[in-house]
Amino acid sequence: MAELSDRKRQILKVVVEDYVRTAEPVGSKAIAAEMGGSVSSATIRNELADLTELGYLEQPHTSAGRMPSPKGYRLYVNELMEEQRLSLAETERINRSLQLKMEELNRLLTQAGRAVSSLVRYPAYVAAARKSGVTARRFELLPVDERNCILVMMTSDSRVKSQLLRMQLKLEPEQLPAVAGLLNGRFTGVAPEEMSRRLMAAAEQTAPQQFLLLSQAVSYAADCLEAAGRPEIVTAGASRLLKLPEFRDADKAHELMSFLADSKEELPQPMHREMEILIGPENVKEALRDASVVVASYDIGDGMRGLIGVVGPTRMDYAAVAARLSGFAEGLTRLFGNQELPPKEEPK
Amino acid sequence: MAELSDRKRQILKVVVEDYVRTAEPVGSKAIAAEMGGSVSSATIRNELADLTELGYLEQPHTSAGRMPSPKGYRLYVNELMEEQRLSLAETERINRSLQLKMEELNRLLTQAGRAVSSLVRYPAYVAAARKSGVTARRFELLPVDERNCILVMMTSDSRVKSQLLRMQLKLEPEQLPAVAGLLNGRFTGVAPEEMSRRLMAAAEQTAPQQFLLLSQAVSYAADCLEAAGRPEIVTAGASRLLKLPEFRDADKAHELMSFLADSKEELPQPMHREMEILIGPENVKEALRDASVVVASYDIGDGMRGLIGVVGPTRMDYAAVAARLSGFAEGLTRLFGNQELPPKEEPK
DNA sequence: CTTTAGCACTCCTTTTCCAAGAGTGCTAAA
DNA sequence: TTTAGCACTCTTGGAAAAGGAGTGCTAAAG
Repeated sequence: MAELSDRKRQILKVVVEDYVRTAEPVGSKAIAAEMGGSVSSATIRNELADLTELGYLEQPHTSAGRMPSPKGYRLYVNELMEEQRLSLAETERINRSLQLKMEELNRLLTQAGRAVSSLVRYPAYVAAARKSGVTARRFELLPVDERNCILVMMTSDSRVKSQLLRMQLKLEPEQLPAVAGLLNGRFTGVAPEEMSRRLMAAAEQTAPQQFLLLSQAVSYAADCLEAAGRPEIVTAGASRLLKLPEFRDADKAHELMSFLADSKEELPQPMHREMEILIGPENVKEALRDASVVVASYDIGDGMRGLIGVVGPTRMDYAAVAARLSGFAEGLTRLFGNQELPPKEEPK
Repeated sequence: MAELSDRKRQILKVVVEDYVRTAEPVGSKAIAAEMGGSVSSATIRNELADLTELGYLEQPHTSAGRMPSPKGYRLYVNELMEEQRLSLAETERINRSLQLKMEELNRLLTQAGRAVSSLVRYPAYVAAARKSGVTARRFELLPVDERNCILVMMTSDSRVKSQLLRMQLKLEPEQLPAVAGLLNGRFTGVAPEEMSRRLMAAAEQTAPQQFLLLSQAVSYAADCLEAAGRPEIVTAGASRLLKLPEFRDADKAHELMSFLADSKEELPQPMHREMEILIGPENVKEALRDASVVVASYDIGDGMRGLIGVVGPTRMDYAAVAARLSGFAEGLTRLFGNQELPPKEEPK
């Protein structure tokens, strides 16, 4: 793969940027004009032929303009694309959209997804990578009345879940500490599957009334811990696809949209780098094969990372999307950072 | 509005059902055939002319077949439609799809939505009507370490929320009961807005370290209670719209899909009857004007009702959708009923 | 009075054809 | 190596034509 001449590279850049803007194949004349008339369209045509030969450009048919191939986009993204600086106003806007009370994680993700999507005008997705291997750290049972009590569980990653438990059998309040003791003694620090096993084991050694409550508590806890392992992904703005000319065809749109709705889990989740761009066929998933994905990761704390990504046509404004996504990623990192700060700024 | 002759009614019925199946205007010949050849197509034509005159049918243009007008659908739904019995297999399937562990309410709704949508092949939405006027019934503060404690709140509708609170100032464990006492004494049984007011009032009378914690707790509690008042609505299967001929037009599809995504709260939520059918222009919301909505309500317990609905083209198979929806509504009612049963089947 | 066959007529849909336009690839000259 | 010129290709849009489905009306039959 030989080096491309400077002029070829510039031409490729113009083609990509023009095509991104107009969604129409771009012709030699337009390119010549855009390059300031320093060369004629005929020269451009020669170069275009070369670039096509080399696989950077494609032609829908003879006598149409050229459009970038995935390989062309790739070169553009890797070498030609200029880092886009966000305007102050836009940075502002990103930060404002993150300035919400940190309610439930879920709501935050939804918000962030919507904000990204509306900013870049493509569908977006957000994931808070959750740690697998989360275990229970401590249990607490609070009496309510003789038939109900509240289970509180604190997890190894310092989150809290609680649930009202209805007891089949009346239980004296005095018995609660005993059950709580069992929970704390045998069910902390272990994986959900192991919890079920230990529950079996405890069956014989425990008084029946206590065991009934114990098993309710354990199965709720196991459910929660397991759910904490599954990453939660939310998507937003999927219907924006319909505004794009490449998805005017209802079948294409349907394929991608139902993928976004039903198989979010399979959206690219590369954690290696700050930002990853997957162009068309570089995607493994069939449904994404003629779409592109730009995804950035952000820091959640605890060395954990979340993801925030955008799905669009291969003809995507990569520079703009990338800039905005990293803006968001920074914002989110800061947000989570602040959350963690208080307990750390101790040495005053 | 005079009575329609039996034959006219039958013809209308045939037109609706044919049109629902094929999405093509139906002609006199087809109708004659479907009615068993007892009358000729010419007769049918006369009747069709009458029905059109009366506003039950429409013609896209002079020499096309007829299709039902909203008024026609309405008559069909009110009088002509036969209650469709679900096959055993289908009832089975509905119940199976609801046979999941009652995890979080949210997950249940999502599941139910998907199940409905896949069964009727139209987009669906589900809402668990939440009670407004929920208040806190009891608070509990559990110590974790000197900087953290857990707030547990039990609400007036017997649900439990909890949250880890990080304290800006170190607080001796002995002080927690005092704060908990304040919470239970002044912040139970009142609306969120009132809570903030009382928090103000408490500012002066409380030790600063305690107040800091108190205000964190109160604002979290107020947020939760307020969120409990907002009904949560989930949609599913929106992309199915794209499979329907009436939404091949990307603009139309976009309008409705973004409505479903961004304005779910404005989907019809009539609570009056078991089931409600809104046909085309009967919908108030602009975006639903050329769609139809079928919505059923189910019993959550506490005299509260939830909703489960389907959105589709005016040309919807009302009979099939209605049957399946009421199947689901029953299933959900039973599900919630069972949940409530244990504490009630007391007198054994 | 109702039903039916027959037929002219309307209007949509599809196909076909043509002209225009955009853009290329090649050649030959600068 | 670049450029002008030109023939050629292929799409696009529109007009015209052919085909078809279905109606509405009329007149006759039940």
